[in-house]
Amino acid sequence: MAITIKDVAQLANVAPSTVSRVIANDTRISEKTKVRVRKAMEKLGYHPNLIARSLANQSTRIIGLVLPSSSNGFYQSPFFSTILQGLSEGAQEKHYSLLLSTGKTEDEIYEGVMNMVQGGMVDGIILMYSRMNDRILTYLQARGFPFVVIGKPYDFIEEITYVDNDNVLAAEQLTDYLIQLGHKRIGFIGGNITFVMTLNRLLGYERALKRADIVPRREYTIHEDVLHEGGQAAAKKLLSIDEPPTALVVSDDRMALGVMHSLREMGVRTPEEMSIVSFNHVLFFKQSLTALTSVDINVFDLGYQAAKSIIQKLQTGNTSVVSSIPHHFVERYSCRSINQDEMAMT
Amino acid sequence: MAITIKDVAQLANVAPSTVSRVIANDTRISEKTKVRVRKAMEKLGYHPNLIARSLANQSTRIIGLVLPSSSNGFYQSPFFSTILQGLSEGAQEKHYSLLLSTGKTEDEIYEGVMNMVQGGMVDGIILMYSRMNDRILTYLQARGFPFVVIGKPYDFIEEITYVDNDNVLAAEQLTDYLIQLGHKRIGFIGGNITFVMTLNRLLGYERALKRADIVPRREYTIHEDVLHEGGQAAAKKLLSIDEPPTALVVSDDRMALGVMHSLREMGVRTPEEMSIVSFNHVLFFKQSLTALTSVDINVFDLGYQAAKSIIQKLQTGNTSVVSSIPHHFVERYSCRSINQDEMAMT
DNA sequence: TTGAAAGCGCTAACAA
DNA sequence: TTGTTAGCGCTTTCAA
Repeated sequence: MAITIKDVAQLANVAPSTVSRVIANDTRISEKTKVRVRKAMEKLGYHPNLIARSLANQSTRIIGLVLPSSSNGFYQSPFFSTILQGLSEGAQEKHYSLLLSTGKTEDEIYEGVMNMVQGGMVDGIILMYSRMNDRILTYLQARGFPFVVIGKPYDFIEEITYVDNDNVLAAEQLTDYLIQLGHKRIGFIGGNITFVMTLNRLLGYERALKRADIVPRREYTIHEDVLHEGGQAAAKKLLSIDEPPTALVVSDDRMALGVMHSLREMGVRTPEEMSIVSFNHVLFFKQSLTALTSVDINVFDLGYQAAKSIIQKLQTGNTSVVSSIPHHFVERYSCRSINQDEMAMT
Repeated sequence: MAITIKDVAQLANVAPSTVSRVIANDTRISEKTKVRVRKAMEKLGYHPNLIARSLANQSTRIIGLVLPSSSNGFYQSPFFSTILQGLSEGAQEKHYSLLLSTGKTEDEIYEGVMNMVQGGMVDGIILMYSRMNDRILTYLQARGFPFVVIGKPYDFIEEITYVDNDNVLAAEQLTDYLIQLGHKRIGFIGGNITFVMTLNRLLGYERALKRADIVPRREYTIHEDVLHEGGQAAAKKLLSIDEPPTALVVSDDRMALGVMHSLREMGVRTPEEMSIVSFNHVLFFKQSLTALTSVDINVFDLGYQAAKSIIQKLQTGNTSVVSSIPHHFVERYSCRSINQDEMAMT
């Protein structure tokens, strides 16, 4: 058996409660005793049992992380790992730990979250995605359990703490940029439409078109898995249309990579024959000639802030604090102006 | 306060211990009481408190995951997320949870692992990397704490349970393939040399050269961060050599992407002017024309098996069970034969 | 400034 | 087949 508080107490000739107070650095304990107790801890190599402490405190200092079901390709996305890195750093700074939800299907995940929450394993939850009509979110909210969403909630926006970029605005800016370059036939390639992120980017895209008096075409909007394969499939579909787009807004950089590969295979050059803008997560190197003109959404900060938010909520009992992570437009080499061509034709 | 075992006991008119036995589905409890107790649980919405259970059982059913410090680019790698997915599935199947280590620096991580282990938070540990002289591994081994390594251990190979591919053989096969195509000037681009994975691939590469009586050149071997940027830097270095390689073995697909980008920018075509082989993790789509000839190392299985191994170890107290994950060679379009050219020259 | 004792919610040995 | 009770290792109230 491991060393317990009792062993330390015995060696230091004090009561267990005194040892506990020394650990908590209670001001009422004399320096002299503290030193003696600390020496004893040192000598025995004592480490507090976190489980026992959690039971007594009714708090674990653990945050549960909920990922979407693995079927969406979200796992594979570098987006995911970077958020995780942010979460990890944010948690570490406040001495919190992270417990991962496991499970492939939605049911398994839901079950797992219930266990974490009702089993008292976690003090709070971070939902690493936001989608329409999510059972888990509904469950957490109904229980009044502390949680934070990464991404804008679909419902109850007023009541939920979340961390997000302004994806509508970002998509609008990217689309505007293409319009400025003279493009009129602009396609949109996004992930699963049940994700609010996809919805918002689509919305921004449509807004920009509307403002420029461009009628959105149904066949220019494609939703696929957020994967290389999804991007490839989307590109093929778009090019098989009678009058294919001359520019594309792609909602994920993994997909964008797939799009570019597909285009190359079909002999369509970028940017000469197809302009592409994307949301810069992490995949593309910024100094590369093949770099995409994109919006940098600071993925790391998304995770970092989410961790900070849930911890603040737990420690201060704060009501919804919404963090908006800024984005910025990064112009690179994946687009070209077609104004001249249009004029040449007239 | 949440519903406890006592509330259930009261409602069902039994002792708490009986409820506990019903939960464990103890055969000694009559069906009649079981039904009554289950009804009471149902009615109250009872969920066992996992912390209390862990304290009583001296076991948490949680596995600690140790990632390398974030500085190595490992986090960003799709390799990482795919392993995680495998771990998640393996754990889920046996109803285990996963606790992430946090921390940027090696010291922080070490500290965190000590807390997990000595704090009794985890029943076992999975090291998601293997490198030379790793403090954490040494610590775990010294304590006799159950752990499994993903990757071949540097020391104590006989005593440690690990899950790995045969990276030496895989690298050898890739290099052989290039040699068969007539290449003699073959470069190697790998990640940090303190990772055993890098070491082994380098070893395989050198073995193949030796067997073909090709003297390895020092300047043909480059180690950079396992990142897009690392690949770019490596490609630039190799091309600035007087007599640059005609083929490259790249140890990571993220790097390979960087290499290809750099080559394109420098006007070097693939495969016409440079053949490339790589280790296919997950990034490259297999059906693409730009797909790399590579070795598929089944990254998902690496994680899945690691989870299975540690759980088996915990449940059966098994001594080292080593799992070797098979790899297979996948020929694509990133290499060309230079035999003809050689002959034309004579 | 310190100690004694109860309690966090569960499991398991021992009794009945 | 079920109940009683002690105990997992810690925190915290109450008392001294």
